[in-house]
Formats: sequence, structure tokens, C-alpha cells
Amino acid sequence: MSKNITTPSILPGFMELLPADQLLFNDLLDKIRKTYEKFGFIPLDTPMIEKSEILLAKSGGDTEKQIYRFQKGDNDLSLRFDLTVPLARYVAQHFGELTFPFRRYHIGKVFRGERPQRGRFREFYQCDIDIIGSETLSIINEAEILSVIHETFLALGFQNFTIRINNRKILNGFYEGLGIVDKGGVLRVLDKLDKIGVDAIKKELSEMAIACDVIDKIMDFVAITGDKQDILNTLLAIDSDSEMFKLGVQELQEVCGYIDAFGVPSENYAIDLSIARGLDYYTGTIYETVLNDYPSIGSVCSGGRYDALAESYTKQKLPGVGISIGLTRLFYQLKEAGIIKASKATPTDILIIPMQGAMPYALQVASKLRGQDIPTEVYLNEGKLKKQFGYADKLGIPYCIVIGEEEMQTGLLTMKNMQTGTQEKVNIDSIGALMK
RNA sequence: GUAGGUAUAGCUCAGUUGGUUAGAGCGCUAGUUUGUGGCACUAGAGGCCGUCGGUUCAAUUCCGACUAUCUACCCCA
Repeated sequence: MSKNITTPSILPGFMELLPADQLLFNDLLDKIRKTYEKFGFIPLDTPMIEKSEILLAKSGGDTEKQIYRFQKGDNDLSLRFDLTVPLARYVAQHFGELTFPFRRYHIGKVFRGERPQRGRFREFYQCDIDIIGSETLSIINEAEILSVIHETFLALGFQNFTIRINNRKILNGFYEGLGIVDKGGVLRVLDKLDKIGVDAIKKELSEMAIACDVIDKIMDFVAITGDKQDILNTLLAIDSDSEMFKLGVQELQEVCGYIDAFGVPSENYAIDLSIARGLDYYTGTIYETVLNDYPSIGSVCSGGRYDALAESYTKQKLPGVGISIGLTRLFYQLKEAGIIKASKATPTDILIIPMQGAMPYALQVASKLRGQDIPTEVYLNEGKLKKQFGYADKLGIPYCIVIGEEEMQTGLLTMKNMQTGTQEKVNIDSIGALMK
């Protein structure tokens, strides 16, 4: 009978969820979206496929290697690898039709042809917000972005997290002042500080042919800690002849002032001079968020300020600031760490079980319940009660309503709480209240 | 791109020092009678032991190649 069965499988690095997990995932996604909208960010959706010339306009060799690129007819196409480049294109293309500052959020899948590994995906969701200015963009936006991150993680159910901030001008200015040529390389090494420790960092830096006394200065700089005022004071006291450094310190001070005005509690953010962010289009404030109870997860949200977002697509000056949550990875890690757990495998809150001849009545009841915004499902197939309750049980449906002769005559429905196992006769109008 | 690990039931994995009918747990299906799930018991379905080749009287087991997959590095969300 069976022939030519193709083994069902998907490509590695692509996440696909079972029902209970998908509901859990969507719940996180909804919370993020609602928070973004609460701050007035405008939804945006752009094509997953862009012309390759657009995506590659600015990229270095690394992104080019990771990009899914293909020919279709005469067109050279690519799957987007982030949401920022499409945003740049979009803003440049529709510049005349948009109102600035342009605040948009974008939740969508992006693609990177990397070698998959734990928590690393080739297709994943990014949840971005960005604020794009025309010509100028006040630094207060950088503080607001941080407050949006704060609200978002609260909405996701976290209290104990730290949004670390730093400023690229400080880093660039400081390292320039030290005469370091490969600033990017140094930043990349320092970015791993949390992961591999001070000694390993020193070793890697010396392998980069950086002089010992310079390494010491770098380590001293990175080791600057304390609360934000301590760090600011220390930075202000550093006698650097780099104008960029001074400007960065000033910006950082300003951002911190605004953050307080946004009402972000000081335990949820900190200045951290060791964070760097790999991407080199950042020009000012940079962000990185960690869950303090689960440091091994690493950064769950990151971003920063960039001054020349769309320079490849327009002569307009479009400075911006934005962040991104890698939701696929975040979900995967929260799940693996047991921080979040699926309960139901269906949105259904009430399963109606009609006995012989009760189907039309059951359908009416279902319709009424749905009118009260109660997700309701009628068991439509033949089967013993045992099987129908089993169905509710397996899907984690919290309530069942049995409708038979008796219920139809009295108008009182038999409602069973699947968790406690208790059962009572209820009037249809009181069901909503009973479910609380 | 570099380096390791793994490949046996739908899933997680045992196992055969090379020998006839390949196992468990979970899951699945059915039953333990008639308007009640979870628990328990009973029964059942489900495997060319990743593919190709080598050694051997005999390979799921040993060897090799290939493929797939996982983990780490690089880089990132």
C-alpha cells in the first residue's frame, strides 16, 4: 500500500513548534507588540525578499556570506537578514510620504544562512522598534527607547533584568586616544568579557599585537564600575584629548538624566563600558539587556543609535535609534531554562459536549459564549463521552459543558471544571463570571 | 570555513563480546458495558537497527566511505 513516503522533516535551524508552545510563543509576541503600540510605534511590514543590490549595498563580507541569495529569472534576490536594512530602504524610498520623527515597529522573520547550533537559528523573529529623524534626532529618544525595553520586559513578566548602556563615541574616542588602529577588533574581543574572563581577554589582546601598557589601560577602563554617577564621574575625570570621547561622555550623561525622567528604576539599567556591539553602524548610545537570574542566556535585546542609517539609499540625513529582540532565540532559551512553560494546547476555554440529538442546541450555546468573547469549541465528532473528555484533557481545555436531554429541558447547563473535577448546573449568562 | 560527537519504534534511549522471533519507557489505538477525562490494568499497531561498500559461513553489531544531524569555534538576535 504505502509507497514513496518522503520522510517529513524541516531544515535544521528553522524552528517549528507544537501547539502548546506555539500558543506560548504567540503570547510573548502579543505582549511585545502591545507594548510597542502603547508607545505609539507604527506597525510596518516589508517583503521578506529584497533585491540583492539593496541588501548588499552596505554590507561587509560577513553578511554577504550569511545571506540567502538566489536567482529567479533575471532577478538577483535575497532574503532579508535583519529588519534594519529594509527600514533604511523604506524610509529612503517613502521619505516624502512619512512624518518624522518616524516611529515604527516591525515584527517579522529574518534569515541568516549560518551554521545552526544551540539557540542559533537560520530563520528567526526579530521584534524591532526604531525612531528615525529627519536631519536631527534628539538624544531624548535614546532614553525613550530604553524605557520601551523596560516596559517590554516587564510585560513579558520579568522584574530582575538590567539594560546595560554604553556609548560608541566614548569607546571610539578612548581607543583612538590610545592609538589603536583596529578598534572593531578590540571591541569584539571585549564584548566577550563576560563570557571568557579578564585573563583570556588580555591574552587575546596581546595576540593582536597591542602593547602591554595599552592593554592595562584598556582593562582599567573596562573595569570602571559602580553606580551610574560613579562611572560618569570617573569618565569626566579622565583626561582624554579626544573630542569624541568628551562628546560621548556628555551624551551618556544626558541620556541617563532623561532615563530617570522616564521613570525607569535605577536597578533596571546600568552603564557598562565593556559592552560594544559588533555592528559598526552604531554611532552613539548602545544597549544590551540581560536577565540577571539567567546570565548565561546573554543579551536578550540589543541595539543603539546610528547617524547614517540610509546613506546608501538617499542623500537625506536620517539619524535613528532602535533595538531588536531576537524572539526566536529568547523563546528557545526561556523554554529550555524552564522559565516559561506551556499549559494549554488550544485557545479553547470551553468545550461543549453534545449528547445524542443536542447538536443544534449546543451550536447555539457555543455561539452565545463566543458572543461573550469566550473561546468555545463544540465537539463535532461521534464518540463516547470518555473520548470527548479525554480530548479536553489532552488539549488542556479548562471547562467542559455537557448538553443532553436534561439540560435542554431545564436550560441549565452542566459545566465541569476540568482541573478540580467539580461539576455544577449553571445558567448560560453566568458562565463568563464563573470562569474567573 | 575549522574541530569533535551521534545515527536502533512517532519521541527518549537500551542492546546484541558478530548467530535464528530486536527491547524498555513515553506516546498512539482499542477495551475494563450504557451521561464523565487525569490514575490503574489488559490487549494491539508500529523497526530493511541512516545509505553504500568491505571483512566473515554469518553484520543491526567490526572496518571504510557517504549522507544526515548535534555540539563548539567564528559571527551574531
